[in-house]
Formats: sequence, C-alpha cells, structure tokens
Amino acid sequence: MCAALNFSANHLLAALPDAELQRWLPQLQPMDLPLGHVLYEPGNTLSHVYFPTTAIVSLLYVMENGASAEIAVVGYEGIVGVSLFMGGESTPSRAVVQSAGASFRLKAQLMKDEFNRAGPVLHLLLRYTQALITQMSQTAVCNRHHSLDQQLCRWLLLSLDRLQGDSLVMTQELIANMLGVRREGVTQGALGLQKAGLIRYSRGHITVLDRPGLERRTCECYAVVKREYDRLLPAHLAI
Amino acid sequence: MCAALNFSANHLLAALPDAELQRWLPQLQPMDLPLGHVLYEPGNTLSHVYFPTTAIVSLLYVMENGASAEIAVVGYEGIVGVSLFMGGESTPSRAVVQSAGASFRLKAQLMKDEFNRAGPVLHLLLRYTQALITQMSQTAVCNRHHSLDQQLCRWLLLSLDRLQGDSLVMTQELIANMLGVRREGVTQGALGLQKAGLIRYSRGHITVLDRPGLERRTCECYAVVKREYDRLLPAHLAI
DNA sequence: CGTGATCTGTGCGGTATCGAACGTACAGCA
DNA sequence: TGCTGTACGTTCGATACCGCACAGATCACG
Repeated sequence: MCAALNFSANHLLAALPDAELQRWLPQLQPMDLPLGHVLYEPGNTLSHVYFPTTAIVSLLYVMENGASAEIAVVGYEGIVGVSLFMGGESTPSRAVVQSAGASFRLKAQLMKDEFNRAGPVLHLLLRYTQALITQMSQTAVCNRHHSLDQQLCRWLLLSLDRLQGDSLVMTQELIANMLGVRREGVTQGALGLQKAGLIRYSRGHITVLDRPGLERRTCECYAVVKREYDRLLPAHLAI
Repeated sequence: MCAALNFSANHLLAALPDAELQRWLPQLQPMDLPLGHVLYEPGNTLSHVYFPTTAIVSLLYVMENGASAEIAVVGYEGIVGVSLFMGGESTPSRAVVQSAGASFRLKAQLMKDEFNRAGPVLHLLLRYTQALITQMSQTAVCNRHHSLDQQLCRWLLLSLDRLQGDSLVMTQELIANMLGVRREGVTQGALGLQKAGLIRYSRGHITVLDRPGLERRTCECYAVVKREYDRLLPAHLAI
C-alpha cells in the first residue's frame, strides 16, 4: 500500500489498539500537506489534529519583529496539535509544513472525546508529549550554547530521521528561518559540511552523504533528544 | 495560618475540588527546600512530586562540559515532576531549588493513582503542563534572539512573580548559571539596571525598585509566558 | 534562446558575548 | 583587629554572529 494512504505510516496511529483503530478509521481523513502550509496560527483554536506520515511539520515561533525560531519538529512519529488535549486549545506558536508530504487528520472534538476516554490513547499521547517537551527543552539549551554549525547538523539529522531516503528539499533561506539565524550563516555552515564531504546540495536540494559524520559533528543535543524519543516511544510502535 | 503550612499557598492544590483535597490532605507532606537542594537528577525515576509554596525551583539542563541552562522555573503556581504523570517517569534535566522556601510533596505512586482517576486533577495538571511547555518554548526563542540584558530582566520578573515581596537572595554567579552566561555578563547587566534605578543589590541580595521599568526593558517573551499562564491557570485558582 | 526569478557565495564593518586574569570591597569569625 | 572567603567590578583580546550590499549561478518559463 502507498505509504501516503497507509495510516500505520504514522507511529502513533500504528500503536493504537485494535478497538480504537476501528473507531478512528472512518474518521481519519487523508490530507496532503504542501510546503509552507500553515496548520495553525498562534492563539487560534484548533479545528483538527494532524498525524503526519511523509510530511514534516515545524513548530515555529514568530516574533513581533518578524524574526522566527523553530521550537520543535514533528514527523511520522508524532501528532501536531497537542495543545488540544492538553486543555489549552491553542498555543502562541505556529505550525508550518517544512517538508511536503502526506498526513491524516482528525476533527478536534473527536480527538478530545477519544482522549477523554482515558484509556491507552491518553497515555500514548502523553508519552509523545513528553518526548516533544524534551525536544523543546533541548532546543533552548542548544540555542544558548552551541554553534550555528552544530545546530545545522542537529537540524539536518532531526529532519533526516523523519524522512525516507537521504535527501531533502529545503533552501538555505528556509533553514535560516527555522534556526533563527541569517541565511549567510547557513551558507557558511553548509559550505563547510559540503567541503567535508558530509552533504551535497544545490538550489534547494540537499543530500546527506555521510550521516555518521554529521552525528560526530553535531552537539550532544541531537543524541539526547533521539534517546528520549526511543525511550518514550519504543520500537514496538514502529510500522 | 503560616503560608508555609497552608496547602492552598500552592495554586494547584488550592484549585483541587473538595473531594480530592480531603483524600490528599493526609498524604501531603510539608517539606522545606533549602537553596541548591536537588529535587531530581537527569534520568532518575521520581520518588515524589513537589508543590512549591514559597520556594522556587529551576528546571536546569547541565551539559557534558558542565555548562548549564535553565529551561523553566516553577513556583507556587505549579508542580515539579510533570514527567511522572506524563508517563516518562524521568527527564534529561535536573530540578534545583533556586530560592529557598517551603513546599508540599506527594509520593509518586499516589500522584499517578490520582492522575489516573482521569477526573479534574488530570485536566488541571495537563493545563499546567501546557503552560510549562509555553515557558520552555519561549526560553528557546529568547535564547536565540534576545540580549543578555533583556533575558536578565525576564528572569528577574519570572522570579519576582513567584515570590512574595520584591527582594530575592541570589548571587550574580547563580543567575549566570541559570541563564547560561558568564558571571561578568550578569555583572554588566545588573550594573545597567542599577544605574537605571530599576534594582538595587549587594552581595547576593537583590531588591526590585521599579517593576514596570523592568517590564519595559525586557523582551516580549515575558509577556507571552505571563499571558499564557493567566489564560491556562485563571485567577479563580488564586489563593 | 533569452530573461527574469531564485538560490547561493562573498566581503566588510559592527557588536555582543566569551575566556581569562586580576583588582576591590564587604562580612563573618577568631 | 586582622584574616579569609565570597561577591562584585574592570579590562583586554578573540570570535561568532549580524546587517547590508552585491556578484555569480542555475533554473523556469515564455
């Protein structure tokens, strides 16, 4: 089956017990997410939650002066819209599609009802939320202490983990927006990585050539987040 | 009644419905938290959760090289140990008492049992957790984009909100640890604030003289977090 | 096949923060 | 009264990143 239409390509959906799955299936609405599509805006009440399968979504904070910073990234391992079941219904951040692809979505009320059954769904979603919290915390630490170069590696690895294959469609300008740095800074960093033979890129297409090399070059933040995702959302959730 | 022994000095405890409160009361153990006391270490399973009343607790990440960064701060409005009910039982961060004071604590198993009743306690704690998420996200943004000066103001305000009175016991060295900057940087910032007549300090005692002045000088991050706490944990939770 | 738009590379000055070292001042204790 | 430790102030060179300006390079499309 095409991954885009296979609900179990999202690990949270794949981890649902059969009973829940049967209830959800008719309500799960496949939805393609084009690059740059905004899933929610700061302060807006969510109408749906999204379960990416091949898409990647960035949680982004945009400041008053227009500068921005990525807070976390969500792919096939997660769900976009945790604030819905956390009780706030909205957040001060924005969710933008960082890499085009497929997803499923579920109506907000339905998601809340399912969550409030207080069964396995609740615990699954909360464990995911804790993993997300770790990613956000580590982003804060990384922003404080690590070089643009290291952060670029971390960002590439986090994206790579959420993609099939080893190439991503992403301009340096967009990466700069995510990292909250200048485009020129990303150019310098990417040049370094290319000269070191770790990546190859051209006009918005990046291919990772040496993943272990990237892992050696990045800061500890990547490993911390990875380890915590693996711990909280173990392999038996895999497809 | 002395605030330190009044359970309702913690806003989450104060917001408990009567039924829960009666169950909890015999189990709520008052506990003084001295400056620097570590409530949990990264990776360790939590034995208790803490409800600060007059104490302030920092969630801190300590890197491999010893550098550190504060991720969030918890006072009378919150609870230390959300990972317990989120399902992870531990986090990669450390919880340290930033300002000595009182708290109540509850045994981990008890907290989990209460949470799993899936009643008002669950929703209250999850709303608080979302507020905490906002604080962490905003810390990430602030670390990326704002000056040491602005962050110092933000930090002072966040601490002040969690204290009675307008003075705190805190050396510049400790503040530097929290913010993840050099002690000299804090000295410069504090000098500026003192010259501007916003604070007065000497040997580990800081008094805020002009709170509105601090609010004008800080970045938008403080207001964003404050607004979200007010929204998610509204005034009727107040003492 | 050319033209404009997009993406990437480069240079230059400015600034905030770092890292390290050292000087000063106050507080509590013997 | 003086000693000792802790807290705060100052300096200086190094550097990472910013803001701006502009120059190639490649692609999409008419």
